[in-house]
Amino acid sequence: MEQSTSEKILDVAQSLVVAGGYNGFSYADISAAVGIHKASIHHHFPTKAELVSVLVGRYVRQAQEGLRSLRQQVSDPAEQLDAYVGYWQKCVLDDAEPFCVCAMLASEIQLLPDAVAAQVRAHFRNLGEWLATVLETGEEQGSFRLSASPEEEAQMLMASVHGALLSARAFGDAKLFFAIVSPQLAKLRT
Amino acid sequence: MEQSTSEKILDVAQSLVVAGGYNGFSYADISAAVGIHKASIHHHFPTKAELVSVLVGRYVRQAQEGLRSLRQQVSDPAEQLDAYVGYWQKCVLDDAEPFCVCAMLASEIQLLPDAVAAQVRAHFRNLGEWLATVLETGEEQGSFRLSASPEEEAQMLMASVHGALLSARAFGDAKLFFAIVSPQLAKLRT
DNA sequence: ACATCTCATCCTACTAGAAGGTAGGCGGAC
DNA sequence: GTCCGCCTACCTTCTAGTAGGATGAGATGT
Repeated sequence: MEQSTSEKILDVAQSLVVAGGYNGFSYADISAAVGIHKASIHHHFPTKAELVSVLVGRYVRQAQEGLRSLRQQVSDPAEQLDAYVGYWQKCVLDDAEPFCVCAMLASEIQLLPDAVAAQVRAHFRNLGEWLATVLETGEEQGSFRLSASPEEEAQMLMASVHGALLSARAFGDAKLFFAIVSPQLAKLRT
Repeated sequence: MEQSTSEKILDVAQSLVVAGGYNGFSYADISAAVGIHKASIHHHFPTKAELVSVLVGRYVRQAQEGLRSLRQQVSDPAEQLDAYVGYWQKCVLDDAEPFCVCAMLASEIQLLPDAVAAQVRAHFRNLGEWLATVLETGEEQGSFRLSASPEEEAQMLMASVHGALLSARAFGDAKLFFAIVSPQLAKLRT
């Protein structure tokens, strides 16, 4: 797998952001992990704000693409939801990337560069719309019984997932994620 | 209102932690807000780790005391839950302290001093137990219909609240908090 | 074929400022 | 008098960011 230095930097930076947020890492950390000198990182990404902005842009794009193709490859809305939740469960269990980059950054949104904050908001909006569409379709097909509008139920589900990621992280208990989200999904099913 | 310098420092530090987490503020920030020199803060709190530890200790203690007295003063479990959620709704609407200190710190728990991390976990545990007790009592009295064990439902509710706080912050929309949590509570009611 | 031109990458070496933290002194209250 | 709170002055380390040079590969000119 050929991977450019820029991509290595982005990958390392992403895992550092997931671990500790925008102010939780420095160019020195990236430098150590990638095996490149600090100044070389500035060659690829002149400022930290720009690095994180590119990073989040890539993340948002990948997420959007993932959700889009998920809806194309899986037809049943219930299975689409399972796949979405399953993705996070896998991340938490593997302890690979056990938190959403945008959820992490959202918590410190007041301190973020404006461009990054806007990207984070856009991701939340995208995800909310995707979930709302899935829920609405599922309701029409009779697989879900919603007790509120698709948009509201989507926001509730999103909050559950992010809250569950947080709880799992706080307790250091990966299984907790599924224990929280799974019954939440069950309540939606008819 | 007589307020000691230590308490002023703790208050300012708490609002800074809520805004940007452990790595999102410095002694210089506190210094500017309190009107005291940087070194004077070290007189009260020798290290940043200690400052935050005291801060979180105070927060956890206040929270525990609040929940305890809430259960004493309000007898109906449904009202207890409303009061708990209402507390956060008020915080979000006032934009005063629109996030839980421990939820904020939990997201960056991997980088926290061990002592602080332990306190954060303890608060999550306390809150979970309190919610579980309230839910269990409510179920016995017939005010709630739980679709899982009280402990699991408590974790779900906790995740909803924290996720809702995050969403409200991300979108900069205070009303969103109630829009997410309120239907969640409604689902519990018989 | 060869020289060279250009460009991207990465390096060494550096800066200014902010970070957390220390040492020691001043002044007022008990 | 001595202890507490706060100050001035300082230190070290880390921060993001800069300047400029070495290397090497690809394109271009002759």
